[in-house]
Amino acid sequence: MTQVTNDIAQATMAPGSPHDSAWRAIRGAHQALVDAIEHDLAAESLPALAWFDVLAKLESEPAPLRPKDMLCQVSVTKSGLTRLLDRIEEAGLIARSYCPSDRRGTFLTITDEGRQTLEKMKPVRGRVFEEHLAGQMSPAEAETVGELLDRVVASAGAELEAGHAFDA
Amino acid sequence: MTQVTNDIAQATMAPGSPHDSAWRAIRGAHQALVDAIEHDLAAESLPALAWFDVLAKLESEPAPLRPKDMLCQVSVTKSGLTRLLDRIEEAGLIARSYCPSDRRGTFLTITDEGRQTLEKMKPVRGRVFEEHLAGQMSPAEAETVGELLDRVVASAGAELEAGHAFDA
DNA sequence: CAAGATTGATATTTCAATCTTC
DNA sequence: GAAGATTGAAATATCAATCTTG
Repeated sequence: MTQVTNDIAQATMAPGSPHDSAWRAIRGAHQALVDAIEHDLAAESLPALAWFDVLAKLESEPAPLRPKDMLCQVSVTKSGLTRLLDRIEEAGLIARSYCPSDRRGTFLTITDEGRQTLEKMKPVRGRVFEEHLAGQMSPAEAETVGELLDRVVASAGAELEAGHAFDA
Repeated sequence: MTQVTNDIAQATMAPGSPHDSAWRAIRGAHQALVDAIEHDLAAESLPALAWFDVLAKLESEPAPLRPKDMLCQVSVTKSGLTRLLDRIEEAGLIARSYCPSDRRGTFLTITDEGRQTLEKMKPVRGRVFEEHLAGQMSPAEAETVGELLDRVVASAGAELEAGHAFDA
């Protein structure tokens, strides 16, 4: 960040500027969608969104996964993930086993009960998207949002990796 | 939610669909930006984003605010906000006083030290936006993102109010 | 009784330290 | 020593109950 770009930031990031509005909209949309999903899941006595993330990731991958492979999907720290997995395992939705090739690692697999729960969660989550995303913008507009925001993800994601080690 | 829209959801919300991609992008961008801001604030020994939200809200409003007026800005529960305000007050950045007109309420005001801290936080937050938002899309594109996602906020926000009372 | 705010008990998250294996 | 995962201690967030005032 040079002095010049900093000055630009001062100019463009004033309240009400396009990029400031975009930030508020991103934050608001994220919060609104998460709240709606959590609300509807709770209404059907289903687990929270974080559990969905874990179960969906496990279902999507053919090979057994280790906890570290999930750290990018589930936004928690390493130890937070350990405890999250503890609770999901306690509920019988996943199982832990030992990794034969690298015995430092743990293998995670989804159980039948986990699959059943996941299938119940999918339509709840889907209905929220249907109503608040698909109902509010065309597929083309959604695609635009996706492409523009993926640039942000790429930019900020690269930044973090370039920085120093995390969690450590 | 009719049966028809539910079927549409099944069809359009498949992994890789435009609306599904939009959701992942929203979530990813939000997380990436929050992480970047928190990281940079911590690097300068400044308070977290939640504190910024409180301080910025107090600075922006001329009249003294009560805790309940902040519940929409700061995404915590009522009691979570009480404790958050406890810590910020403990740090000397805000002050609580009694509301003369309605003595159930509490008035919140930002202190001089709070204003100073807020001014130090603004450029940190601004630099993240400059780099990862303004640097990745034009003002027009940012405006598009803002308008499209504000529809989501309006849609999901209306839904929650229409539902039953919250926190209660 | 309802609204605004707080508190006690509890649950979840994080940080730092630890343990095991590479 | 570094990587992967876990654990104890501490911070933070939530739920339900409480207190005070309208």
